[in-house]
Amino acid sequence: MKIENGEIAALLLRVADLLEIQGANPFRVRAYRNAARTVEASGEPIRDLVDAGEDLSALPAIGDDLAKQITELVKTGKLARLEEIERAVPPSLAELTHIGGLGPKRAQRLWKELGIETVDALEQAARAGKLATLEGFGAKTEAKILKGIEELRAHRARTRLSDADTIVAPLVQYLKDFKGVKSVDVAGSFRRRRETVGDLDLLAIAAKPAAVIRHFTKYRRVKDVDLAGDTRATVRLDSGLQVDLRVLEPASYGAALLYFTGSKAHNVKLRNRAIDAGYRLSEYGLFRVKKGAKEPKRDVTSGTRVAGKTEEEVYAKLGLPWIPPEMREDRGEIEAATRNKLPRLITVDDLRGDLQMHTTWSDGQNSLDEMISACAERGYEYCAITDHSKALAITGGMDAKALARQQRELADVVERHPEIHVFRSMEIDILKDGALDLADAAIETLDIVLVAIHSHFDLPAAQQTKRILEAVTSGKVHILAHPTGRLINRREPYPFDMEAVLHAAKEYGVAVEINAHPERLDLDDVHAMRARELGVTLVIDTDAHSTSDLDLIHYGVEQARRAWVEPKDVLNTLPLDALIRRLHGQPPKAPSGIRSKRR
DNA sequence: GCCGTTTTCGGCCCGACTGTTTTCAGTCG
Repeated sequence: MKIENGEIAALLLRVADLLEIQGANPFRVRAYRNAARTVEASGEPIRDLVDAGEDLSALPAIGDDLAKQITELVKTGKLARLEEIERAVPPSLAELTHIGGLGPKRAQRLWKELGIETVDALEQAARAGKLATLEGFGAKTEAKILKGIEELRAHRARTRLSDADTIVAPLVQYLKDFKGVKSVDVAGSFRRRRETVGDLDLLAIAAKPAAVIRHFTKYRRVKDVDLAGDTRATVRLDSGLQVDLRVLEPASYGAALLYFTGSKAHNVKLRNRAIDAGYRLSEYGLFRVKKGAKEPKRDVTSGTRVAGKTEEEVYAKLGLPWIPPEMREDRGEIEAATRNKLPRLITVDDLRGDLQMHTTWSDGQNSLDEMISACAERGYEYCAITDHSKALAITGGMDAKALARQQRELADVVERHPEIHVFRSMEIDILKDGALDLADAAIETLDIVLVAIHSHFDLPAAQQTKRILEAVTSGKVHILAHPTGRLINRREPYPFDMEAVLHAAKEYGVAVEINAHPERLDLDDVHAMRARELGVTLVIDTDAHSTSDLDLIHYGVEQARRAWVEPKDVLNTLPLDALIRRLHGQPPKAPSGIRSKRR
């Protein structure tokens, strides 16, 4: 059984949920959640580490006990600890805590006092008015639980980052237009540029917080107001997206921005660092605390505030350089910052060209001339035209004859565009058996060979891996495009051995794509980070199907930044002549070799 | 259950808001 990191993490989280309902030591519960995070964030399959006999307790948040448990899980597919707990607590109780407003304590009481074990049973009891008979439960709680069940059933997916971008812009403007509002920022996973966001965290500076909160709850797209206090409110928009707003003072704005940007794991580590240095860190600032002073109820701004106006100030007081939001996931960035070894993250300006785009020769909306002009307008030194091959008939994919015709037109078009170098390329399908969907003779007319899978997503993992490796090691290929085939919130990645493919890409000098399209973002941040660790060259491109799609490039760059990618890791940061030399020298193991014919 | 240039034991992040409490627990982020 080949267990994936995601499955291991899910089981650890399940143990945590059930332990919590049992009323276990909260720090023990946290330990399981922390370990789950480590597993989830590992680009390398944990099963490979186990197979290699490596010591898992070397990983952060995993000690001797969890190392043993995870090893057992990988080897046997079973987790004795979980089975033990599931004998004591009905497993279905874990789902109850996923209902908004219902946590482990009350789930336990519902079970023990009313015998409720499932969401269905809970709904029945709530409708029958039985919940309100419980000490501490009232009519409002009952109504809130019913609403929470409804939302759980609606099973709302996380919102794609690009969708969040379009929702955020008018809302931020609405708040900024309100009298007395000095600034509005979006924090949270949105600011960290995660591929999806669960909710939006807005921060504002304003003279009269309560008035801003009221204004916020009256935004035309607000469907429900979950809570609204003097400085904070939570609403749900008609799109289903939850939005939190906090209104703050300038003196604590940086601390709040830091705090609400997260991630939670990054914050916890920073707070511990603050404590070690004799401070208290909260969203109100960094405060010097007197030794031993631990009054039970204190003013949140008591003590001496030593930083808080800006993020830079807070990091500096903690002995750290400012850390870019995309890196704040507790994947070693605080340690790197401590040693002053933060990477110089790639930016959009580092890219000198876009190496995947489509035209009317297959399924693109714009002509060769329009796409090339648009690339030139964006200041690129080069671009590559990568229309589909014939196997993808629905896109009007080209065979060798069509490719030849396209190249004749392209020769004319490039004459008119001396300001940009155009690579002859093609997005060639990897067929079911791993062969490429274009004859070798035609492949040899290409400057860049880009390959991808668009069919037979449901092959067994071993066969899918073999298929991809066949292409990657063929000696004909420069770029492996959207390697997993996933579409965010729509299609899961097809199963295959990513680790094997990345090793092969490294060996054969094949660049692996971070597809910038906000629906793909493929590779994702975790795999891109793994690729970078292995020394695999990445390429960031848009897969544009229209000229306006070229502007989506920043999504790819943002994911790359989350993977700590530097300019040197990316093929299309190379100047034109260096890129051409590189293409000539590649693939290193080419049996017959493909040669770039143009300079 | 993890972790350790003060510790192998004793710590483990901080605050807002709600509901049903007459002083606070539970939940959330």
